[in-house]
Amino acid sequence: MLVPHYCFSRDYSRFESLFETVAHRKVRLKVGDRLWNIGEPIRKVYFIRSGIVKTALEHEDGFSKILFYHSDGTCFPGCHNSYYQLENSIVSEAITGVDAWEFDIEDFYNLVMEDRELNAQVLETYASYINLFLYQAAHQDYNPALMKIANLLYLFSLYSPTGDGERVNLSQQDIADILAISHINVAKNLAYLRKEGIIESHRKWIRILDLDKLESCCSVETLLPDV
Amino acid sequence: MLVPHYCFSRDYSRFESLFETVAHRKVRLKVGDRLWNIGEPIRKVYFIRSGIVKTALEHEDGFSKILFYHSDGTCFPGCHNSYYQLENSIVSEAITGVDAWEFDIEDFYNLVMEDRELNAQVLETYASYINLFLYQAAHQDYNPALMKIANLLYLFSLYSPTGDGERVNLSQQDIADILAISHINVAKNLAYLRKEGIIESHRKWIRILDLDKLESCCSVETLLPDV
DNA sequence: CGACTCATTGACGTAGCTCAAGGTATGTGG
DNA sequence: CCACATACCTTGAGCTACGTCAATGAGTCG
Repeated sequence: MLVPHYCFSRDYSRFESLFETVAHRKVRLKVGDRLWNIGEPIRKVYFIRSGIVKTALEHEDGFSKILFYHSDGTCFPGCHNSYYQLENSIVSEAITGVDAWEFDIEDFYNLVMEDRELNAQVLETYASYINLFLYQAAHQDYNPALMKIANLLYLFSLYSPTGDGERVNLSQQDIADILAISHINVAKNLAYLRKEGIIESHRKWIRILDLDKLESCCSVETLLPDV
Repeated sequence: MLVPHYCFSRDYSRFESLFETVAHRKVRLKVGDRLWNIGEPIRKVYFIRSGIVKTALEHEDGFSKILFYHSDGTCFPGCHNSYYQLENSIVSEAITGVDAWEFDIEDFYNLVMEDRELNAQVLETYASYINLFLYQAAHQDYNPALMKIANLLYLFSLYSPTGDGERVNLSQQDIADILAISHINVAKNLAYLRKEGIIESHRKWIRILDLDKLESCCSVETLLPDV
């Protein structure tokens, strides 16, 4: 049973030797580098070997909505053929140093069509994106800000890119940009969670002190069922 | 260039003869029948031959968020293997009489893995779901209710299941359930659009009188670019 | 050490919520 | 075919969560 995750990693690791057999360019990104420029069609696929990439949708009037994070062992962005208007607003940038292999989308697409296991993985990954966005559009939307934040912290603590579930490496602005709420609203709700002894807030990261109490602020659809 | 669509149809029509070669059960649904019962795992895939199915996510406390509509020539719900918590809350029901072919998910999955063109179509359809939910989670979220409604009417008029772009067959409660806003808020904004001469509102449907003026209420990410 | 960026807190306005009451199509049974 | 019930739609009143604006504090970096 799976819950939504914002951070993708290692779902393509087992294809590394397969990817090696295909034409690619080894790329090295510095913090702040983008995978492509805004407005230009997306013609490449990346297999991330190390580092973290943040992907966001930039709104016409300055808003930025963070969509997800990709780190080692995953592929991004995908390999369908349709061209969606919305893709023009999507921005992916390295938030750490990143090592990746860059494929032409056609080459990657051909590989997917030839390798059944890779093909199945692409479907699973797409399903995972669908689940995440569905969660946000259909569920998270109804919740008050405090619950949204608790849900987010809980999910990040489950699927942490660093592996340390207690430590959530997000700034308050990041949280605001993921949840599409104001950073002031984030600060005020974090103040409440702090007062309750559930978290400790720091510059650019948050420590979860009491996961049980945090869970009690979450919605049931977010929590993993007890086993 | 594609914009989001809420209504899916005919994207699998060309596979009809292929589907005929695979074991399936012909099913006939009456208005209100559900494709599966809530809470039970989804083990079937449907190829809809006629009629319309509405799919919604039922919220724990009585809310219902309409996700999309599927009509003739499309397949639903899909064929990945992961099992997501959220799937338990998804409900699909016939809103007209429906004729469909029902496949076991394993049979359908095998077919997808064997037929490259079908496989590619599944990817495209998944991409389309991603685009729709992305649109809602990342873009529509930021807009005021009037703009959300205008966007929705515009998109429904572009991709109408009936083919008549002027007539949008949605009740005000449907609109509320798609946009996750209250039906009262819908009524008030429709009153404004009515006053401006942009629409006529009826019981369970809306006529678009002035598409140009409607477009001026939409967000640029929603509109198809001029050609 | 100064110049950032990030975090905290208060004051205040407003979009959209709920509650409530009434109006108008549609369907059903006597 | 009319009476009645049942949606669906409309409009108003009042509340509140969350947004913006503003000012200050607290880490971090060149």
